[in-house]
Amino acid sequence: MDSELQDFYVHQDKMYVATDCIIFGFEDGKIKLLVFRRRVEPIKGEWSLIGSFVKIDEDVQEAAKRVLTEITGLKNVFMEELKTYGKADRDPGYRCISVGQYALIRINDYDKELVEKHGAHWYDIKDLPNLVLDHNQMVADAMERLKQKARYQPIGFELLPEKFTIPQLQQLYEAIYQKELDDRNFRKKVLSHNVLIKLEEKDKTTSKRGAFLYKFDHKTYNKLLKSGYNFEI
Amino acid sequence: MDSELQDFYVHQDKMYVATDCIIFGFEDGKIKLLVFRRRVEPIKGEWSLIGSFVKIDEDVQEAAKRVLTEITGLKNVFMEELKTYGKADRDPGYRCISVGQYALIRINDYDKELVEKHGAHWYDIKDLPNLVLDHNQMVADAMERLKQKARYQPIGFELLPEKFTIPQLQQLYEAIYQKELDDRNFRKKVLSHNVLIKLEEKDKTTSKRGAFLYKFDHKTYNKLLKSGYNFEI
DNA sequence: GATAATTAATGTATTTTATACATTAATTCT
DNA sequence: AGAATTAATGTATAAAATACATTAATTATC
Repeated sequence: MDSELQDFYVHQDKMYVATDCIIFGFEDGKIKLLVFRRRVEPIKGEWSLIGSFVKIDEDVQEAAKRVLTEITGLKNVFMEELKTYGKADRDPGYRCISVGQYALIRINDYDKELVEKHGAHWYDIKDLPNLVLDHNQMVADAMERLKQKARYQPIGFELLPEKFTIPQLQQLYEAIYQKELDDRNFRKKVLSHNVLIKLEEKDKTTSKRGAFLYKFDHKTYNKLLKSGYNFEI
Repeated sequence: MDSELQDFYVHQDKMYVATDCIIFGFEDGKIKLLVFRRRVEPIKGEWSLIGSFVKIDEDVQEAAKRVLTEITGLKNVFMEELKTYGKADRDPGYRCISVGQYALIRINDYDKELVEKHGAHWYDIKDLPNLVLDHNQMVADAMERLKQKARYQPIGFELLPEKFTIPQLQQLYEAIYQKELDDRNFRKKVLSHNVLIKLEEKDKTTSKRGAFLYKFDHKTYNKLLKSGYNFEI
């Protein structure tokens, strides 16, 4: 019996705490999810979210950050707790609760080598494979959260490059809401918040004319927040 | 050394999972919180949220329900996960993460004897004592959640009796938002959703004229939900 | 039994925001 | 030079939010 299979039988009476990361990206107008081949028995080798047990002297949040950095090489990524998955029978191997945390990353920022080394793959959110345990549920919950949260907080920008065009931003929101938006009204609404800085440069990768690039203005946004303003897209 | 103090030293290397309940009520126009005298060492006897370790074969959610029922005698109470408190040093006694769950109860429904037996007390949310560990933070987080959530989902009704008047409902929302609302506009908005059933009866406890009682119409609300409608107050 | 006092209920005008929709602008490719 | 393509702008209409004043029903008091 190998040591992992041994664990499988030994630890039925011990409580474990794990964390799993629901890692979202945005590419080609589509929301994508980073998935991995599961590294431990049982069901080793199946598609899975990336996760880890929380160490005895480690904050749960730290554990999630650790995992994310190990895999992507990125630090300072937007990450937020989703919810805790605490069904007694959710994992056939251990009594293990898992704190789901979703992350939003700029898809081209991460260290591709690191990711490939871990047998990772970016799946279109609309075309996911079966994931182990309750991981498909976690993804569904995270997607729902993203949908709700993106409307009232400017977290969508975490999925775009630092510099982006209005049509790109619109594409992103269309992907999140799964709904087409009117381009004239979208632009009007987005710009009305005065939290975008228009740059001199244009992006010409998607059109002959080119579209002006913008940056999100964190400074102004934070100021506005303090004076009781409400972001909404 | 008594057995609880012994536990205190023995279990430093074991991971525990607990759940704590943030129990809200509404009375006299005020949001109130149900707090207890802590039952275990260390800091036994201090004001605390009510909680419990999650048993090895018990769902986390079940554990929270169990606690709530033990204390209040109530079942089928609105309860929702808030977030997980997972700092490694949050509890000096154990390595223990706690899943915070907030509950909304009709303050007169619960079994008063049960509550008194447990040394409980309803505190005005604006006038809380110091609670053990990170429990004040849990309450602050739960209050913030309630504030956010009540706006877009009709959870406020969970804090009112089955039958309530519009002025009562307004008082509740004023307490949640911590802000005065215009009575004419409030009434208009609330009734515009068509999810309140006007009864024949009046409540005369607060005025000579009396105010008509209403019930929340769950059936209609659920129908509307399915057809993509958005509740907002 | 008229009047004062008190809270409930209703209505309207104004401002703001959301929606629906068509044209012009800049650039590259042929 | 003109066709093709995506970006950018504007306007009219509908809907929703806000601000604000009066009337209605009832009980308590003189």
